[in-house]
Amino acid sequence: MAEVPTISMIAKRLGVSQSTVSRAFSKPHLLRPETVRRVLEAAETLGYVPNQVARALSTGQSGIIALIVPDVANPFFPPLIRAAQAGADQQDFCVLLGDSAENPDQEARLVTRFTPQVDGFVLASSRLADPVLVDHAARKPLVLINRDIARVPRVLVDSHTGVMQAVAHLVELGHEHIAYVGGPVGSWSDHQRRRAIAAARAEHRLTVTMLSARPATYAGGARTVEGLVSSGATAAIAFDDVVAHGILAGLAERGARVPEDFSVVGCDDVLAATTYPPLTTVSLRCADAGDIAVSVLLDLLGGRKLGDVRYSLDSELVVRATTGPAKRGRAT
Amino acid sequence: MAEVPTISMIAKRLGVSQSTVSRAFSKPHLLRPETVRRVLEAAETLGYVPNQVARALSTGQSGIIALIVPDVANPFFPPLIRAAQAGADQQDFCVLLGDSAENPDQEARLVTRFTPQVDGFVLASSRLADPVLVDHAARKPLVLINRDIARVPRVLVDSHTGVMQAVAHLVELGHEHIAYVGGPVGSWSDHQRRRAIAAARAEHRLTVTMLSARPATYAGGARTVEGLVSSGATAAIAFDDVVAHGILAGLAERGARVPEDFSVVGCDDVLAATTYPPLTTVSLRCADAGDIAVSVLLDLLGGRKLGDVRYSLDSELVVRATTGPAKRGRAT
DNA sequence: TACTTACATGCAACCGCATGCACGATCAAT
DNA sequence: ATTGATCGTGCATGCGGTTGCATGTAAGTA
Repeated sequence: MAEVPTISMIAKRLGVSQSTVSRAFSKPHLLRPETVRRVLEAAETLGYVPNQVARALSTGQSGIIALIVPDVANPFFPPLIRAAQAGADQQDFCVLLGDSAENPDQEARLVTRFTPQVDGFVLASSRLADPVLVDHAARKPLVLINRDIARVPRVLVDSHTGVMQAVAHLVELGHEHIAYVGGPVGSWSDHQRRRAIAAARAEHRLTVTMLSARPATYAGGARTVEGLVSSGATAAIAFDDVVAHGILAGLAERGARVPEDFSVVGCDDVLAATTYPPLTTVSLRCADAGDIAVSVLLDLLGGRKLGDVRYSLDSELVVRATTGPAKRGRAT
Repeated sequence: MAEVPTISMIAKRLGVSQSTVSRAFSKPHLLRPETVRRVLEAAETLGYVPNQVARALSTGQSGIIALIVPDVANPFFPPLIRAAQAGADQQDFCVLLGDSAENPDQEARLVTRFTPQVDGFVLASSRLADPVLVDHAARKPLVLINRDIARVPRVLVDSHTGVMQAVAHLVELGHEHIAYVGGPVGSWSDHQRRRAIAAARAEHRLTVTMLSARPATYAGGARTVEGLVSSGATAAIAFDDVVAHGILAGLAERGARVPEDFSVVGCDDVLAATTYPPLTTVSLRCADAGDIAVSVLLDLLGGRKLGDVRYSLDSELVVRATTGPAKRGRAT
């Protein structure tokens, strides 16, 4: 493998100093256009490309941002990741991806390990404690997704509106007893959805049963069905689409038809958009969250002072085929 | 923002030289265990982490590998990405993620941009031309996933066995005319599945209709249903689970029941594992592919000479609920 | 005891680029 | 013509580690 050309090789070849070559790339306006041209030309013929690593060491800017998520394979994140990467790429930044496996210690490890080599962080659904996050935000630009901490820039994928709409939709269909099948403990999203359910209950005349899928997966969702049915509810709003599908499976196993006997509403709308049966679900702007988080982070890196940043991305119910009129009497 | 601790701060604090601190991390066997302990302890309390960028500059090794996929949000990739990241992390490598948006030019751009700052590449389902890949492989360690190019290290997620099993399964159920609903043109996976179908046809007495979902998505899958049904086939094997779900949707729209009227087999088993109805599908080892690709790459970086590396990960059919006995006469 | 030997540590020179400062040249204004 | 700006470029230093070599020290040998 041939020698990689460096700045000094070009400098020598042209009889100028290294600084001149360097400036030709980073601050061309300081040089005579003619000089810039000569340098670039020489660089071209030698196949020179500025070494990002060296540049990073001397400027302290790596051009890399870190994105840490609890689980890459959770359907909520891929669109977010993709959008984040695209947004970063557009401004010539690269994305270092970390998967914390839902584990705070692992997440802390990743943050520590990434810190010296990235310009900033996007932490999605962080499992870290508030003070820890505040602390990190103090030493390195940091944007949170789905964590609401004052004075730390954050983007919230707000399911409130959508969940309220879901409840209203079910009430309209005649449901008088619904259940919420929650997700991971300590999850900001779950907490938020519970509050939305509570708010909705106050507005309508209905009974609400609060349950939890443990774990918040397909299998966990299926397992809640027993409690779901025995509670007397005729409809369920699930923490996310995966849990909703689990509920669908559990229901089918008991011979209950959807939506004739029981209605199911999901949350996320990423799985729901590409699976059959078409799931009625709360559509979340998860891709937008990634995009916005990155753009806020890059603004921060650009030195813009932004005050207390708090984006809240609204949601909406998408009615498809898993909700229908309440059945008289109990399901099953 | 607090000062980030450097090697020299620890050195001063302990009254040792920078070299000693450096070696405590990179070559601890050269130091007295007691010294190593002291250094690590001091590092711990100061929160020191070796700066990878500086290390990269002097060693020429960044500790970063690039992983480029055509579409992060395609269900096939997230498990692969997660496994790759975990594998890299385990050996203290970070993963720079790129999404090429199925676009060869974009992929080429990413490769160029990443090249100076990564130690090697994993390219999953690359859309680049063979010679281009061979070329890149010559200048930087590179492992391919789902591209079979001689002398370039590669990991193939082999659906052959699983597809053969799927056909056999359908034949056993009495199907005499099946269809394959293919995916993206130029896709190695699609090509491979077509060959498996052809091979299977030779072994059984059956009619096969070859179709394509354009694009290879949920909607594209749904659109193929018309051709599917009019072809006279009673079962379909889809390029992937997403297309399979699309077919499910298209079938339902025409009032065809699954599996009573029509059988559907997917491919991937990532979506299928978390959705209802339980899809009969060819289970692929996509996570293993990520894991293995990274470990091969790291072996390469470790200087091991491996010869012509070609991993082929076998697949198997997982029978669930979308396949059943052939219906006499035509569907619908 | 003197001398080798192996081991533990320090010194200093990089790695490739960025950048503050100094310097000479050019040019306008007085 | 002299002076003060302005502009283009070079010099030298530093970013935070790594590493070959030198040095010092303790253990081993005769």
